[in-house]
Amino acid sequence: MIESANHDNKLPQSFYLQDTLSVARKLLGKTFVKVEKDKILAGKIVETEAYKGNCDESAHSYRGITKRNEVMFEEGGLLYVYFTYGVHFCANVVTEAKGVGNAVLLRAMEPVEGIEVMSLRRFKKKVPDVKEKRNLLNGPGKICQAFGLGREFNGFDLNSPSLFILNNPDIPREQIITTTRIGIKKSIDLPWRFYIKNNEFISRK
DNA sequence: ATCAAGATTACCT
DNA sequence: GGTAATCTTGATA
Repeated sequence: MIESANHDNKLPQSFYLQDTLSVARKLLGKTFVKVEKDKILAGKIVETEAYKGNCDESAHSYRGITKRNEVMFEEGGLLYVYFTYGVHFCANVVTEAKGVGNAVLLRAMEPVEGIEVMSLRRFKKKVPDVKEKRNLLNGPGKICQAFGLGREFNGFDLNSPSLFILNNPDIPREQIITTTRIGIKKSIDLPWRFYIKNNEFISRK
């Protein structure tokens, strides 16, 4: 199934140029893939959050372009990776046109492939038990640790041989839960968090 | 130059 | 439910 990825299954750059809230919803159910030396890592995206620079005080881009957030202002289709709390990285998909400053945070995934590698990075063991498997990718910092996404992936093109997202069918609207976002102190009422209903790999209810 | 806050997580009671 | 870990950034002087 991932093998078919290398054909024509990747999301094209035009996907990321759409409205940010649409991208956040449509990313649900898609498969995020990173190809390393001899290993393929993959996860199904089950939870996202939208951040918009022009009207969202919690977006890094709200106060304009800086060295840290400059990738957010590039044309959609890049990865925006930032370091936070002195400990963790978080990965976003940059959306819309150059200069806009919007992105979608990848908050949780369901492990699909490369579980041994991801489990080694997360838990220092090859085979996770059931509880650990649920805990593998259910948070933005956990995703970056498991996939090995650090500073060097800030600005990375999501339409490259080693990093891309597969174009699976959209999740039907009635299976998408919309809520307010997690872990922010400003613009807390915006309903810009999306996740797949009844999915056990969500970061939290 | 200084400093508070941060799109989090793991581990504690 | 509480909080330590750990460091970079952006705001203010």
